[in-house]
Amino acid sequence: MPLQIIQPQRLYRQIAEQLRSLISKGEFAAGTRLPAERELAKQLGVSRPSVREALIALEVEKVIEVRTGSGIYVLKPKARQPSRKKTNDTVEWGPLELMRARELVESEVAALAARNAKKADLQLIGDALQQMRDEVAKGQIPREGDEAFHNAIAQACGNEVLRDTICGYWQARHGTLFERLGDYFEDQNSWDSALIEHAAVLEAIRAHDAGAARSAMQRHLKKAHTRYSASWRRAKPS
Amino acid sequence: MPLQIIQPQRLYRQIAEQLRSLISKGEFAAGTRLPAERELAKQLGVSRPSVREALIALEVEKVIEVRTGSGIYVLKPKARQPSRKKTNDTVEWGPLELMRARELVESEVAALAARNAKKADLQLIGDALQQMRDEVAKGQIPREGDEAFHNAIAQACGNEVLRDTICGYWQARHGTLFERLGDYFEDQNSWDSALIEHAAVLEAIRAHDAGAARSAMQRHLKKAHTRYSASWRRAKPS
DNA sequence: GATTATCAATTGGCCTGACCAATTGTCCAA
DNA sequence: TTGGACAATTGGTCAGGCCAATTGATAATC
Repeated sequence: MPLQIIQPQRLYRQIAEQLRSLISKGEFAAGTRLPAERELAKQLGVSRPSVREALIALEVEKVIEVRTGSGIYVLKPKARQPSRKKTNDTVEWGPLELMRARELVESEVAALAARNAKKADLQLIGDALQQMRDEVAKGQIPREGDEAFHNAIAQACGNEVLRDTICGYWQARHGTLFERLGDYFEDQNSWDSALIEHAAVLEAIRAHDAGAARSAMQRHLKKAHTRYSASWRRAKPS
Repeated sequence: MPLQIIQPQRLYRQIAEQLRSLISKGEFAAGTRLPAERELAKQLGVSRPSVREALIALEVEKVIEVRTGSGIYVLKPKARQPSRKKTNDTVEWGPLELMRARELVESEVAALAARNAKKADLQLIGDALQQMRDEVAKGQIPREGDEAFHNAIAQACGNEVLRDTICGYWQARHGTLFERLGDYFEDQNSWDSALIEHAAVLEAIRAHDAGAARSAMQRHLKKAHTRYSASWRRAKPS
């Protein structure tokens, strides 16, 4: 039984996560100024160096900009590489709609993966699951592990078209609509459940049981949809 | 005269840049340990907090990994994106692979359409089918009618993400690989069969019978796959 | 009155020094 | 050989301080 390695969450990451959440939630709009470092330190109950470290992390990720002597400013999320064409795939998909689509596509892909997965594929899926476990254990939001898991399954299905389709879905998650209402509102319990659901999917694929893999993935995404829409309502009580 | 905007390089950026350079230059190989923070501070002639800020910047960029009580380790540069193209419509998909993907996705979409189709949607699907009939009757290859039919169903399913996905699949058919080996090899009999299969799909959707719609679409695409691969072999007897 | 110079408060940039906690290697005892 | 205690090393965090850049208000000047 693979025990979860418990790792202390470093302070600057907690601070950065909280600030990022506040920004994405609209508490601090783009262009506005955040409280001063000293003020943040006081309000968060930490020292100024820790706040600075968090700010540097966010600065590297191009979430904020620090101007000497002036203050800390929220950047517009368009700092991404604007490489998309103006074809119809540039439209912004709604998060819940995307979840529904994934429910349909990815469950079938999981079934296909159960039939076609090679040993190396299983290894990759397992690695991704472990990475996600680690991230959750560290108290982080398992962004990378989650994406890696689903991508690994898409890879395992052996069909490049489907793989690209799912890759495109994940890429959409990095778009602006998700900037504010992304996974940030999922709490620890949600991720624990997601881990269990993921494990079930992996087991089914490992057993080459296509039907089980399909229903496991379907169940996972259905629940994820529920969790997601709950957090959506929580964040947008309008 | 546009003078060079001199912006004071913040210390942590200079340090990070220097370290990154040393790493990429092979001075510190992947997996090895960097000097301790205090040591780096002494050698660089800066304070430890500044070194820490630089390390956090590199950590966010996944260049290094900091392990409490142990040290600072150089990460393998595999953290980069797995060489995905951003615009998914630039990727060339194989025709047969695309058919398989459509089989999976479109059958589910048809089922969804059966549940959600409005009167207007049914009208559009019917129109597309009629257009295809006309084209076949004229001895043409029913390119437009065929595409319109599938797009109309995708539209009827009510999910924009799925609609765009299928749209993207059809767009791929206009790529170079399909120019020479496209539907051109399908003969008259094939199109007659396709018409019948299409009609079955429409009937199922009209009856709001999701299961029937799914299997009808699946049957259609499976047969299309067969016809397609047959013509492929005929065209490419290598 | 409009413009310009000045100044002080605010804010980030950086440093010193310190203490705590996790890790890791060492050495001794069973 | 094995197991554990111990100490050195290393990162994690904090407190407080000084300097430099920014900024807005005030005062001086035209």
